[in-house]
Amino acid sequence: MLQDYFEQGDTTTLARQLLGKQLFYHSPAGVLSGYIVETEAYLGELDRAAHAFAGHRSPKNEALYQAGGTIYIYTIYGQYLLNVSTQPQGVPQGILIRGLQPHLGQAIMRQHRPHARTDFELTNGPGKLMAALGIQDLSLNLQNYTDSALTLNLTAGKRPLKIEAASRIGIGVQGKWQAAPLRFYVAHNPFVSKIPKRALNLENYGWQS
DNA sequence: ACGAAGATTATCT
DNA sequence: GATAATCTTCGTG
Repeated sequence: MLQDYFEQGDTTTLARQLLGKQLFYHSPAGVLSGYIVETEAYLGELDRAAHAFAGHRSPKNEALYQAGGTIYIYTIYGQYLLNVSTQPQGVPQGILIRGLQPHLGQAIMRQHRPHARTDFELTNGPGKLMAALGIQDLSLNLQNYTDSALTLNLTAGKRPLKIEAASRIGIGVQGKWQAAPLRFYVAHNPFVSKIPKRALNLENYGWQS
């Protein structure tokens, strides 16, 4: 069961395991899907960079406090960002999904992001992938990945040849929580945000065959 | 009604 | 790498 999956492991391990898993969105325009290629773990009350740091709780981050597998969507600078709540109800940890390799419905994603210069730029960032999916409101927030129009397939997907760990992006803190290697991505995959061009592998995109 | 916050993006150098 | 533009949500009055 999906809830158990997100409540049993530690959040850092779950963030790594999410790489290669398939995300589906049953959108009004048709089924859209992609493989997760980049994630970040946020470790709750102790994590200075987390929305739930020091137990901060409000309607905005309520989803983090709910059961594992709850959808957490919030906005920043007008962008919508997608997360999975981890750990049982009351433990406010989660995983941000930062990069997606399109699988089904790429043409529709292109319609949602007509100005993307390349197909890689359709979904190589947390705000970009939500725009590509066409999710531009909070109606899925606090729902879960089992019942709603957004689902995760945890039993199929691709296997990364190599997983890179790095510090998280865009967090406004200094010190150990800034430096902590809690960002994970599929090495050499072109849908990872801010990856150098020279690091790309356009033959296999970083997946096992 | 207003203001602040903010896990970004696009577009430069 | 730096910078400006960005806009929704929520807390306060």
